[in-house]
Order: sequence, then C-alpha cells, then structure tokens
Amino acid sequence: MKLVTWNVNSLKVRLPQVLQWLAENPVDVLCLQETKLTDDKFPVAEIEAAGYQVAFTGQKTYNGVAILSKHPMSEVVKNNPRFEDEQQRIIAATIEGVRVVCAYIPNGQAVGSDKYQYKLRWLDALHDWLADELKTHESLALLGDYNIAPDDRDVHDPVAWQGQVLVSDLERAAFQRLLDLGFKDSFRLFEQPEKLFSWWDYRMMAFRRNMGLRIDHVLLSPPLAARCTGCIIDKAPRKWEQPSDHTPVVATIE
DNA sequence: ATGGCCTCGGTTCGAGGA
Repeated sequence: MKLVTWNVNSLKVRLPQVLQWLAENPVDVLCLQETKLTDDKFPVAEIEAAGYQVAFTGQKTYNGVAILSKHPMSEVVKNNPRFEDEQQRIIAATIEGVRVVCAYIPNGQAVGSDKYQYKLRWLDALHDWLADELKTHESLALLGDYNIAPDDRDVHDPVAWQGQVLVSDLERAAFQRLLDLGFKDSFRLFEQPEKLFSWWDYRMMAFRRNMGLRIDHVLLSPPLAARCTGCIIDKAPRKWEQPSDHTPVVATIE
C-alpha cells in the first residue's frame, strides 16, 4: 500500500500534473494540500475517471485538502473536532484499516507573529486530537505539509535558517511532541541521500541550486511503521513545466 | 543586495505562501 502526500499549490492549475503523476505512479492514497478550490469547483469527475475516490474540503483562495483513494473510504472527518477553525486544513478517512489524516499545517509567516501563534495553537490541538484518534485507530498515518523542517539535516543552509519560521525551536518541539505519541518519520526509517528536500522556493533558482527544505512528511503510528518498507521523495514533478513548489513524498506499507 | 516567484481575487496591485 502506497501512501502519498503532495502540496499541489492550486489543484485548478495542477490537476493535469496530478493526473499525469498518478498515471505514472499508481498509488493507493494521495493526500493533497493547498487545493485552493471551493467544494463546488472540485474536479470530482476527472479524478473518478482516473480510478480514484475522493474526499475533500476547501475554501476560496487559500488552504483546502483532499484525499484520493483507490479503495473505499469511511469515517470521513473534516477539520479537527477539538479546534474551531475557519480554515480548511484537515481531512481524515479510514482506508483499508488505516486511519489516514491529511493535514495542511499553518505556515506561521514569521516567528512571534499572530500567524505563528495560530500555528502553535493549531499544532497543540492536532496533538490532542491525534492522541484520541490513536485510542480507536492504532494504525494511523499523518500525511501532509507540516511547514516544519524537523532537523538541520532537513535544511539546505541551517545557519541562514537558524531560528526562522519552519525551523524554530517551538515548531520543532511541536513536531517532537507528535513523535512522542509514538509516530515515526517514515523518511528517517531508511538510509536517505543527503540534502534531499520536499520544497524549494520558486525564487532564486532555488530548485536548480537545491536550496530546499524537507517540510512534507509521512508520520506512521507504530503498527504502520513496523510494516513500512520504504519512503522516497519524488523530485520528478518539480522539474515539470509550471510545477508546484512542493513535490510528492511516498511511503510504502507492505 | 533581505529581493527574486507563483497563485488568487479582481483588476494591472496586494496578500500570502515558505
């Protein structure tokens, strides 16, 4: 079973790339973030024609998440029931016995800003909700754009980024608190190339210069981590015409 | 040199992303 997360930065713009990638990579579950589409504009027919069922929750301009699945989905939940939030950033479904949570964690903008405080509150609430979910779903996968680079290895230039949003101590502590629930960062279960990232700024020719961050993650609860046989970052779509600034992260469960 | 690019809404610029 292949579980994937991909921040597509507008599904309206990126739908052809999503369909192309799925044609080349027939995965079981694809979690999308930043669809930026209201539900009435979601391309259900195109995705179903590609052989996927879909659950989604969106809004105008910003945010929006979706789960594409080859298999039936049940217990679909939109948003964190423990966190009042206008922004559409979470959708969850149970697929083949796996509780799949697709999350677009807030960016935080700048350390100390209102948006940063919102990010930290949001992460606290996520932690508390997942602690509950794990009681009833021991096989739980948390996929998404975390907007956190957990370690200096996940940053192209740790000195330049030190203390900045996406790498600050409080954000990393919040990531660690998720790991403390028992989750494993599937990427780090395996030997990986150095300087492999999941996001590169559109500016500064950052992709060509590999000035990136690893901020998109697949976290697995213990029973799933035990079944995980690989995790790769697929840089290929970042080289396509008009790419998303993020690229897919693929975890394989045996 | 602290910018650079991309997307959106809605108009030709500002906000937000990371």
